Amino acid sequence: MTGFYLGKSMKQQTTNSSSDKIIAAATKMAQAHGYSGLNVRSLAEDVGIRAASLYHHFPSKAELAAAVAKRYWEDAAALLDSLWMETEDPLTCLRRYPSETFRKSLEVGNRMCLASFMTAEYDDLPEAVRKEAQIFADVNVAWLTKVLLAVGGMSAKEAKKQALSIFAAVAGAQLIARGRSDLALFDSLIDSYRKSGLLPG
Amino acid sequence: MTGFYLGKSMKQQTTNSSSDKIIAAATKMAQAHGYSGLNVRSLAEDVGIRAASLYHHFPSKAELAAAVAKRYWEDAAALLDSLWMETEDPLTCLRRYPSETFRKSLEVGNRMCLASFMTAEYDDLPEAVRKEAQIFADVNVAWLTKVLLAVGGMSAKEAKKQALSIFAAVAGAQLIARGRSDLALFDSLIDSYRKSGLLPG
DNA sequence: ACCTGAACACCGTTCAAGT
DNA sequence: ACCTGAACACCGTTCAAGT
Repeated sequence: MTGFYLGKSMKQQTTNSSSDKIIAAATKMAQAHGYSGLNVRSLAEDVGIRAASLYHHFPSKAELAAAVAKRYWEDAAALLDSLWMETEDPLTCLRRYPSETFRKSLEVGNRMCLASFMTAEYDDLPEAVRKEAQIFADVNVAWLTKVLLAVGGMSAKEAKKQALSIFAAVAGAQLIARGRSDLALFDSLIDSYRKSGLLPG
Repeated sequence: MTGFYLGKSMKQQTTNSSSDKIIAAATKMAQAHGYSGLNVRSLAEDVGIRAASLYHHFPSKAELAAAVAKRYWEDAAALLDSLWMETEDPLTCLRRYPSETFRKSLEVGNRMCLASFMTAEYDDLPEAVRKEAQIFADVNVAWLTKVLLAVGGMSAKEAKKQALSIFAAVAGAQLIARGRSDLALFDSLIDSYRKSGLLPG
């Protein structure tokens, strides 16, 4: 996801500290290069300070990445909530889900969902980062479950299972489309999911 | 994928050089940590030589990783071919596809498909590595297309499109299941794909 | 409170020197 | 042909010293 990575979380929109600037720059970098590719020295250069100065704002790369991942799911949750609020129709929500979230990061520099990248890096992730990345998946699945239940015709258990399969399939579509730098391929994959019935609408 | 990462490619089964041992160890490492996490020093330790000695077998980390990715898709192609050969029924092939390939790597140390991990690392991949990782996707999609056409009832274009969506969805299922170290979740996701009609059978 | 240069142990890579 | 220690520029991180 992206499209919301630039802004701070809804909860903190009154401040604009240098921590916010660091988080914004680090998010961009991590979406393109992952946690292991998040380079402290070049991140510092982006923000206009020395590498050592970063450690005044965050005690370690791990803590910085955890803050980045936390901000990321907070912003995703806010975006999904506002999508739910402005559209009463659950089918419209489901139709817009892939394009409003995963497609957006491909549009901006062929970037990936931060959480997907970090999931791949699972074995090398500090525990705090792993936890926040996991919450991103939970937020998406919970939202999809809620919307699917609003469509009706299935049990809570069935809705959760389908929500998971939608989330996994859309994440996979983003990964494959990124591998070919091909936005049209992403659209084609989502279209296939829809025609097969995996995605309602 | 995995389950075939230990063996050499069909084409070279007569030799067992130290290059083969390096490739086998590097494949394991790259499936867990990616290209950027492929550590030359600890790889050398695995094989029982010094880091500098690796450069006698491969001119660079990039060339080594390209050889690893090449061997990887060669082995995948061999496995898929033998699956196709031993089973005349295309629906059986499709039913076994997720478990014979992507599930196998999760079974062995919660590892990922090497090509999926490398696709995430797209921006940091040397051109030679990127090319080989891409071929892995092509091999899978070509095989799935062939099998779907054997099932019948669709055009070549439709088959290719569905093949891509199956590949993307299964890769996504592996990613999400790895993020929770949960094999049962992988099975549940594949089951969902089947019930929705994305996967025939 | 925030920044910094210098230093640490690490990384990929090179190379001259060994067998 | 294959291996190696030492060195290079890089990495994350620390720390004493600055304002």
